[in-house]
Amino acid sequence: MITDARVLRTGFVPREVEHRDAEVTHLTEILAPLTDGDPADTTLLLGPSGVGKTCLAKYTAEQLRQEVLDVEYQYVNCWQNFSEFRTLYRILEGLGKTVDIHRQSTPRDELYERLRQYDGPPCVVILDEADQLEDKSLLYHLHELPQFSMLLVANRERELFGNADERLTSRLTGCERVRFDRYDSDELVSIMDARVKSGLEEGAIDRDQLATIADAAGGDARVALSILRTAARQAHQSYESRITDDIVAASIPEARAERHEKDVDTLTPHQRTLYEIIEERDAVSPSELYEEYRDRMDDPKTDRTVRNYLSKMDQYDVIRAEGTSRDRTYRSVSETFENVE
DNA sequence: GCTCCACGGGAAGGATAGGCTT
DNA sequence: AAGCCTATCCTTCCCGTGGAGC
Repeated sequence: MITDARVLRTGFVPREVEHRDAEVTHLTEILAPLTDGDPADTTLLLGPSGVGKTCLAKYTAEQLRQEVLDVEYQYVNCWQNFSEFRTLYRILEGLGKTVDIHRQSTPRDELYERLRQYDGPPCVVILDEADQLEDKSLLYHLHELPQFSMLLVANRERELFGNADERLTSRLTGCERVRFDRYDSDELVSIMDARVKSGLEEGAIDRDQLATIADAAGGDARVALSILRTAARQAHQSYESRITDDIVAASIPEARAERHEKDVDTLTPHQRTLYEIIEERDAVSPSELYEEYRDRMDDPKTDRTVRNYLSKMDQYDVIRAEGTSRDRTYRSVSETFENVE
């Protein structure tokens, strides 16, 4: 059934990118100076999730490296490495310069110094989910270093510059931008089809079924591929020789539930208590939530800390925060699952 | 309009952990 | 081996802002 599981996994970069010719060309042109050893401009890759921003950034950087041997690239997901320190650390790690840096007790300035002194081949730094960086001054500092060319991946420019200072904003307003639109259904089908051809047995799934998945994914390739992956695994586990319509239908909510469950698993005990309260009540007002939380915990955190938790959980899509002011309510997302369908 | 609730930025202090010195 | 030092990360406190509801 499954001949190559890798191609269905998230983060897999295919040999050929589909339906993004214009964007590939654009980005390749931007990075072209690197082939002569000159620095390339800092570039923003903007668009909703699952439209191929990350994939294309990696793809283009990889192409470049194959073409010009003397180029490095380093990928950092700022969602997981949201502090300045961690992001810097990851970049250095990729360059193999962290041997004698020990997690604690190495000042941030020292990390910058290492980068400044880096004299290897020019390096493309891909900062994925760059809007998640807590301290945007990192962007400013990296922008100053000619050895490093930054590709900043984010949903919206507004979020990226949200709490950034003037210096950075003015420095980056003039930089290159590559914008991405949602895929339409046909495009998603052919993206999935390419993966199916190299990852599943012949005839494991037909085009109509892929179209069903594409429709459910709402233009998001990541969602589409995760449904496909869930379906393939399901068929594999029940010894089916092909993916049935029933499996496809079941995989659509299943894929979403799986992701949700995974996110819930990462919560700390305090966050989980908050999550449970919200789940039980479907919707709850902030003051009510704080109070209930304090009742349930022996060592409750302050309201301010709880707000930090809640905003994180909202960003992770574990819960949903609605309203900006006195109308704020926290509600469970599992309830909105059904409303969306 | 005015009030009040809630949010979230920022500074300060605490917890934690590893390196360095003695 | 123990104790000091210094870094990050987390939590708390203080407070300005803003919007909904009256």
